[in-house]
Amino acid sequence: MQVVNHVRTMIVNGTLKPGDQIPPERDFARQLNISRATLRTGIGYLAALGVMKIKHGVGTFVADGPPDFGRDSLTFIGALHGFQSWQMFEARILLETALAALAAERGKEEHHAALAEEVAEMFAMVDKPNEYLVHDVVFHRIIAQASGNPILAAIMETVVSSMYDKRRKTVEWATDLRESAEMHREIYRAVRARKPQDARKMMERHLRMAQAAQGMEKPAGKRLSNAAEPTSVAHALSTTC
Amino acid sequence: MQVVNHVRTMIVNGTLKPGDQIPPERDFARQLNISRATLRTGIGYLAALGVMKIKHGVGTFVADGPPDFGRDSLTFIGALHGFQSWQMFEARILLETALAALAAERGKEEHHAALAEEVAEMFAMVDKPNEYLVHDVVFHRIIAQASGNPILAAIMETVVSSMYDKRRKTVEWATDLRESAEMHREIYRAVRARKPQDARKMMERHLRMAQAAQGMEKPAGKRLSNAAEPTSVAHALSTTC
DNA sequence: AGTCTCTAGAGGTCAGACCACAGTATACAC
DNA sequence: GTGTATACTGTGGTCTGACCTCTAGAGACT
Repeated sequence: MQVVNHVRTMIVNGTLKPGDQIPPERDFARQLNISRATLRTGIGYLAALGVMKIKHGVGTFVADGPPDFGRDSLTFIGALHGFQSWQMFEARILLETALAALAAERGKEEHHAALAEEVAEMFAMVDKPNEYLVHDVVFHRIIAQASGNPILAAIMETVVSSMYDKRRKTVEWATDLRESAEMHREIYRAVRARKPQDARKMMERHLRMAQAAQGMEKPAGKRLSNAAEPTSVAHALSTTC
Repeated sequence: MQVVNHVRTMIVNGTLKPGDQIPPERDFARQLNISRATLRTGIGYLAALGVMKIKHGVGTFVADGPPDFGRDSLTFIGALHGFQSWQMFEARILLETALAALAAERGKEEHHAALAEEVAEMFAMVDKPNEYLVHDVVFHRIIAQASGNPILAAIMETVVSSMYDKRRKTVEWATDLRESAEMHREIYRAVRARKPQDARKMMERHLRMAQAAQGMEKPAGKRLSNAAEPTSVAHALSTTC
């Protein structure tokens, strides 16, 4: 479509930067000599990709903040292809352990400071699960930034965000947020000490524990014993993400 | 939106499976009691996510084939955030080495057979660069399938597909497709022998060589010496993907 | 000073018409 | 009978212009 190419050009030119607002639909459509309906199709496409954020009654903006592949994309193709929870964790562990190792190699002082800040906040929020989770997410996001590879960071963002809803419920049950905070602290120390292998190992331990915690949240009796054989897409979905 | 939720439900129910055709826009809109324009917005959203494929004059279908995150998504957010070529390769190497190791652990006979087939084809096409590339891509796709983790496979598919255009040009210059074929053969043998560490190493060697080949495609003099300091988004784009 | 209401401007939806493309059926010429 | 040209059918693509809903700020009121 004409719209996406035009926007792509504006982005490459630097005419459009993250956070910028694009002209109102009516004006923009007139500029491009297309109808508003067509413009909206293109904008919708870009919004789906996560390139633009639409706010009803306010305007349309170029996405800022940590890049990702769109909030819904993984959820949807996961439903379509029957992605399983353990596969999700396998992917996350692979990505985040690599990210932690890279962060230990390449992280700068600003990242170290930000990580320390978040660890402190986590210890402070040890009995407020929901607020704890926020800092947990930010911690991992800073690690991703410190890795110096925004592509891997974007992929991680996508994977993690699709697990967020489930985590928000799980974290209520979690009893040992203190232990979780301790592990984050150890990851931080390994990154600060520039010990990639330690950072990788700590991150892996942390995530495997998180995985175990998540697996327990439902009563054991509810789970089918023959889970290896997905009887239907519906069942696959219930154990997805 | 109402549309995406309805389609999600149909996918979960099994009413819609990969490859299926959805009703014509006019009928579908009437079924959902919404206007055609609104329906199209939702369909466009799903198409952007890679969940549906629209064919003008033919119909709209649920995506089949190897899952990915949409053809344009990585390209776009790459342009927006100035992703660099070496970051692309770093991500690819991380993903594909892990995939190769997993394939060596979990691959089944059917995968081994398919890999052998592709290796044979590659040796046969050693002086037809474009056809060689096709089998190259398929080989890596089979490795991804054999890994048993469709999520990682989908991520790899997205990353690799965004590099495809550049590779098609690069492969013309490549003189040693025979060497490339040899490396694929060694990867195959490691996978078949169930030696994850060997598979990982072979894959890494292969990709680093590919990276080196791609880096040489442009005359050396053209490159700015001060590339570490991205002067503009436009410049960043020129070295992207 | 604080609260409330109104309003301008943004995106969201609608209806119905017409355009463009792909595949198939049909008619025609050879 | 075969092959080509043509018309038709059904699909997605675009247009117009009207109306609805939401958000945030300006202004009036208390």
